[in-house]
Amino acid sequence: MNSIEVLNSHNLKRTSCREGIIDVMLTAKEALSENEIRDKLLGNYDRTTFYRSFKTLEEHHILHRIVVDNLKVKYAVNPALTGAQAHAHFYCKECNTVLCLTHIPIQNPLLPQGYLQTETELLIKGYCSRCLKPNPHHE
Amino acid sequence: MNSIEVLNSHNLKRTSCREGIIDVMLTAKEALSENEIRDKLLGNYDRTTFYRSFKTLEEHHILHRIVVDNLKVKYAVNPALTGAQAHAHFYCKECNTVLCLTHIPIQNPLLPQGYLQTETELLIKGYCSRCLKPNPHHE
DNA sequence: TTTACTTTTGCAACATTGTTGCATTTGAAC
DNA sequence: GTTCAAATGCAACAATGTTGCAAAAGTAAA
Repeated sequence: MNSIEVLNSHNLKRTSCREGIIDVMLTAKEALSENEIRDKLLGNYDRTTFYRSFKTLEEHHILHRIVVDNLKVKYAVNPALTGAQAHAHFYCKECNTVLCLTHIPIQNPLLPQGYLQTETELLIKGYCSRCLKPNPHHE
Repeated sequence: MNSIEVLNSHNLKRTSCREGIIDVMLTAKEALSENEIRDKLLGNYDRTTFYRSFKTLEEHHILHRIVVDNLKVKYAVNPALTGAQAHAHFYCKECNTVLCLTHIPIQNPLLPQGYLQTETELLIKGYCSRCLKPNPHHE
């Protein structure tokens, strides 16, 4: 799957910004922030364009947004895009990386009567194995 | 339990800002944002003072912070203050209220080897019963 | 290929929350 | 009351979110 297929299948115009973001995200091994994505892109785009691109890609369920903390936002490819399940995320407070914990699925919560669930976020915070090692490689 | 007891038991100076925040939070039925707390306070405090008060109260595990979305932060009394367990939160996207779901405890996650968990957040988003009713009272 | 129209982009401006430095004020211990 | 550490208010700035509008780009049709 490539960015052209993704955009076409969602009836979205193929712009270099959108293609670049999707290409980066499809090969990313972890969730990336706006700036991390910008650094991996060839073109130079205005922040507003980025913002609107993310918004569009989110609305079409291509990317999903993980709010690690206030003012710390990461993006990842929506698991639904590849048929995967919603899952928990791990945030390392030392190296600021976000890992998808695909082995921890998100269960349907038992809500009070009359309540409707639309999304659930399960965020586990702590320190990853690399940062806990004697000689950690902090980024 | 009142604000004076809370501050004394944590060896914190009794300032009117801290007392006011704690008094508001002890009687709050739901998690409140910075502005919602400010509106319920008598005194007038600088944003920085608020920020530092919340930080101090969080560090002493008196309050805890619920990040609903980027730029949407709510505070609630730490369940540990009354011996309660960590629990999930429900966020209504219509009326912006955050409800503590004390009946949904947060379980210990099974992390990859070498990972250390320090906090876990389980946030369920959707619409509350009031907003789903035929004549909802939106705030 | 050129034209025409819709959508996207870049720029400017501003909102919210977080954060620090520093001088002044306040709390509380004596 | 005096004294000193801690908290406050103010100013300034950072990151992310958001909108309006004119210019540019994508796409479909002629």
